[in-house]
Amino acid sequence: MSFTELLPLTDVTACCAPLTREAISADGAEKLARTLKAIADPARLRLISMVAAHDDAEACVCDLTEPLGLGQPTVSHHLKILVDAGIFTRDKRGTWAYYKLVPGALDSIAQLLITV
Amino acid sequence: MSFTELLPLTDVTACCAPLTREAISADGAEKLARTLKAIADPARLRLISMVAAHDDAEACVCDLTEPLGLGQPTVSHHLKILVDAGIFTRDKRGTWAYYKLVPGALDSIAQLLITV
DNA sequence: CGGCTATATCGACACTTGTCAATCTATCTG
DNA sequence: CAGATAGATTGACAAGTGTCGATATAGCCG
Repeated sequence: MSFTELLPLTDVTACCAPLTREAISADGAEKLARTLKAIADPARLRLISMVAAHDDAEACVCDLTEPLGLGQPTVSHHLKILVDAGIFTRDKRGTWAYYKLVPGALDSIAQLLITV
Repeated sequence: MSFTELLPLTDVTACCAPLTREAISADGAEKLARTLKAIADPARLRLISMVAAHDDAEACVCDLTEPLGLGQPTVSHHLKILVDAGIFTRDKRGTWAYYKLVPGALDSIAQLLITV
């Protein structure tokens, strides 16, 4: 996996240029693809869904490991990808790490896909 | 690549259950992930963008190969993935194959991502 | 028919990715 | 401090993916 650089979501969604409006640049395509790749995985989609549906819309790793049916290192791995992609925030409180959806992050991505 | 089965877009977008509304099923996550994976590639994002921006919103392989900077087999390969995912339609007229965006396909995907 | 042109398919190869077991780090608690 | 617990990191490995060159297929035209 290439975690060489973070994905500043603001770069991807930097306002108002839907994919189908005009030809996207090679650079823009690369950035958008990296963000979409972060979401395009069954485990990560379920993580997003589970965190959003959880109380207070946040959850710690221990809440997610068992219902997801994957090992703790694997879940940590997926969560890191989502944080790096700007989808989740990570908030360590005591021994636990709480993950939460970044407000508007998914919507920003969705905006780039709409055709109208 | 696994082209074992097509991705009926209607299954994925089968109405009204945004990702963050409630916990998604493992099966739903799998399907949505497959659709997103089809889009989550720089070359394919550019293909979508280029086709949408082209005259009549359709283009043949020969229109796309050179500006994309990839070989013809590779472009055909990517186009097949997009057709299988229900993003493009393929219309063979004479020697040429014309690809076109399926109306509403991207919007259906975007709908599943919105948080509101 | 025979050659030309546009696409598709196949086989191969390097690179990426998802997963796990083992280990490390940090924090809480006695 | 010692032990326990939550989570991150590392290393390894199988499976998946993007790309290409070579080849096959199919439609046009002389």
